[in-house]
Amino acid sequence: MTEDKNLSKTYDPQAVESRWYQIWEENGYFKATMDKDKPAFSIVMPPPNVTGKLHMGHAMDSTLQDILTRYKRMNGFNTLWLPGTDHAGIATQAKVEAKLKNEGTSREAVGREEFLRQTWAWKHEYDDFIKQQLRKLGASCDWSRERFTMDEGCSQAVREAFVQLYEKGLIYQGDYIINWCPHCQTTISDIEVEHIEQEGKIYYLKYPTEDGQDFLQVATTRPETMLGDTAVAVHPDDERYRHLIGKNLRLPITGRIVPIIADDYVEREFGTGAVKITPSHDVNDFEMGKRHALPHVAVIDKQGKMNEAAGIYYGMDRYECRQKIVEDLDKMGALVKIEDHNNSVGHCYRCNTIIEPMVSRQWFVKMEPLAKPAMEAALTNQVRFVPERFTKIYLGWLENIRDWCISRQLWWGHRIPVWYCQDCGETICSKTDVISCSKCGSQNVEQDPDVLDTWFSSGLWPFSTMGWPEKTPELDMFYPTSVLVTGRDIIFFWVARMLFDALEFTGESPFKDVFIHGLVLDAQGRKMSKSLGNGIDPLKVIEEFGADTLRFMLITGNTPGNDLRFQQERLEAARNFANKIWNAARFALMNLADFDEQFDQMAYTLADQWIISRFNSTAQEVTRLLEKYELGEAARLIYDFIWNEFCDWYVEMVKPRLYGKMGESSRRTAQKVLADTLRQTMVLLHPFMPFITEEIWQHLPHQGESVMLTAWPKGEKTLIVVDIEEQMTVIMEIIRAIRNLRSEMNVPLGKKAHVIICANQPKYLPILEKARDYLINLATIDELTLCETLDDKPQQSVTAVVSGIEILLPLSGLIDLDKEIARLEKEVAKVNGEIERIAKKLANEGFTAKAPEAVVNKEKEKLAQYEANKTALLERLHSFSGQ
RNA sequence: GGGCGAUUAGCUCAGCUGGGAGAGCGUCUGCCUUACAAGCAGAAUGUCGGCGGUUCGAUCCCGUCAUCGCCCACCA
Repeated sequence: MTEDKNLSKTYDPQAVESRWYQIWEENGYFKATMDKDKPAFSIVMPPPNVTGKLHMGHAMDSTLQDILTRYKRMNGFNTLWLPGTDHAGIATQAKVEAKLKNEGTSREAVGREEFLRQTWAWKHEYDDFIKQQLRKLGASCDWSRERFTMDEGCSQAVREAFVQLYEKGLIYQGDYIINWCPHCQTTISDIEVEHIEQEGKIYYLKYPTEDGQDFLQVATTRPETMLGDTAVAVHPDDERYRHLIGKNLRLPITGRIVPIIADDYVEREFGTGAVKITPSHDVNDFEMGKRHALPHVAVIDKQGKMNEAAGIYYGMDRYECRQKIVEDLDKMGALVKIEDHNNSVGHCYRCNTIIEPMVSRQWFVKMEPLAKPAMEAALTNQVRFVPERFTKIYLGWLENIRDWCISRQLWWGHRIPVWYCQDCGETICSKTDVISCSKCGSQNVEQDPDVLDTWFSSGLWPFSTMGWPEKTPELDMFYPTSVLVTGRDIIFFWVARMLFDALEFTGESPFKDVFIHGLVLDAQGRKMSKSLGNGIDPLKVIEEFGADTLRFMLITGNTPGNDLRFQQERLEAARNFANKIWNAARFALMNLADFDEQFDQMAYTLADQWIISRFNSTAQEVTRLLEKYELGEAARLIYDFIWNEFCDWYVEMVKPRLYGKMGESSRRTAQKVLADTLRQTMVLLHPFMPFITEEIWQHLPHQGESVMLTAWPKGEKTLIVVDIEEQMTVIMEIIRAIRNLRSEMNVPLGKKAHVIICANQPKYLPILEKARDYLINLATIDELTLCETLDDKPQQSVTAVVSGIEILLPLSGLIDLDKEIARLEKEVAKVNGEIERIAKKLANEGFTAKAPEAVVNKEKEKLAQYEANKTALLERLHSFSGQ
């Protein structure tokens, strides 16, 4: 922007945004310092996955963090917003594998080393992309401290954490039932399994007793697993089957003999009350197998195909096998019936493949000892969720948590720091690479081929990024962090894990507050997803509308923790707001060409005092809301202030003075208040819309280098003048009433208007005198008569009453008296209704006795006001009928 | 089977610790008024999901039901 009068009428974000970001970054404004004199404020960015570009959810998440960071920075904090990215094991590996497949090769073909090389290349590419996106958005993070979950320091932290847990016995290896994804070819943890309700079938099968004399019916949704059955369970108290407990059954097809066991777990009412038990392919059956020491027969392999133990079904896909086996059972008379049955089936959250539970040797984290302190931290307010309801969700999860399977059969990730001696069989867990066996000294040692669950490293993020396990100045200064800002969808995946890890390794909660936000939905209220193709690219929006607009849209009109619909109309509304600000600034600059910084002969007017007071009230309120994480409300208040108070009223009221119609000192004062208020408003708005505010601030008279380094206006109490705000409210109401009358009577602005205002209450007359010019200009009045009373009011006029003040708009020859009388009568009826309501309330002794005095007084004032309005209206009516 | 959220103007949503409800978009009327037509001025529109309860007073607190959405859960 320049003082060029020909500058664009509409705001063009492209012209300013990239320039300012570069200046901020180059000047090091985002950088945290080691300045101990300032209080510290820190946020670690939830690291986006290096799988691809940022989506709208990231844009929202980053915007919220940026607002908080900028706000705190302006409040004199030494702020650190630490950025970084996550290696995202399964997801990234899948991307690179897909790329290899495209190139006609595979990870197995290229080998582990080459695969990792290519994955690092992929990482660098997307990492850069993500960083560019964040810059476009205006994120004021400290790039000099950027981290990656697999960089050297973070990797060292992972090893340290693993070894510590291992040595405490909190990490163990064992054969347990795990969730296997046949597509991703790896285990996944319990929370990575998505249970989806499906329409399916339940099959009733007949298992004969060993002696062939009797039989038992079982009900199952997975008949193919009968090949791996090692028992059938019934409830111990079930009369129907009591005589069979302890006897054996002969499985159809395989003919294997399995026992009938009794277990409380069985629901008598469900199915037939008899459950086939497949410890190798069902979580519950696995548990039951443990209780009854049942043998395991695995029949499905890692590809999701039937294995050799499945006999004639060997090599068939598990679902193909299901069809075939049902046919075969039917043929031999073992199939009783098939019913429709809905049940929820576990799917891989990454690739949506149906999970195959299977028994496998894996690494686990023992959760109970870790979960307890994590729950305690929330219960004792060491960590606080905003909104609070998420505390319960968090606690509920930890309460029922099971041990965490952390080994993944992937290549991309932190390799498990465990080596096996090929000679003596020793298992060696170490922070550093092992080259020889600690027991037998053999150099024939091999590292565990698996990598860790991505979330294992994410859990360390708040402190691994600050140099843990070393005792660094960063940890000292910025840890624990001030607040974590993240989506409600990763409370379990990430927030909970950071908490229990931090408590275990650093002894304290990693953040004081957890500010949870919702998801960004599409215009129809659906989750944005790749499969639906309804995602919207933040970069495209920024290109079209600008980052400020996107940011504003993402944080207004919604409430912490709730989802937000992404709508074009709301985007346009935000853009219009940016444009409004732009034009207000244009107006100001057009009138500040000869601005005199030194001028001090202030001649403040009612309007000046009013806008200063309103600015301070707004700033105070905005500050209060930001402290409570009510960012949307805060932004709305600024919006209202700028549009409805500053632009619609103050700018209009100040125009004649700026044009020099009221004398030089009035003009100079107007310039000063206009410039100050607008500049201060830019400061207040800056955390929300950093670019446009910087651009305008720089062009206004200012001191300092950048708006982002300017002290936050908390809203000085001394400058809030309640009386002035009330006085102006009356003036504004009068102006509205006159505009209303003109509009109703079809008196266009071009037409001359004479207005008579009778302030029956003497206290108003001086105020009206002070506001004379505003009335004339804003209500477009040619001749204004101000009086206390008037003896001969012109008959030919229309009337409005505001705060007991009578407003007459004489329109000789244009008034239909009957119509006017009807209109006034309607007004009286309305006022009467109000009077009646309030009078009734005040007559209620319960109300006057129990309600707070202030509330009662307010009602009394309201009543008096309405009474005054009524009196004026009636008087006016009488003057007509008296004719 | 539990838990959470939502239900407010035609649409999308605000409404802070209870004192007769607001915004944006849309609609209607009049304006290209020298910052802005992405604008200005004016207007209309709501039994605040239903039913009970607490209270002087309930959109707000409690109970209950209904509809929608989300999360969690080992009924084969």
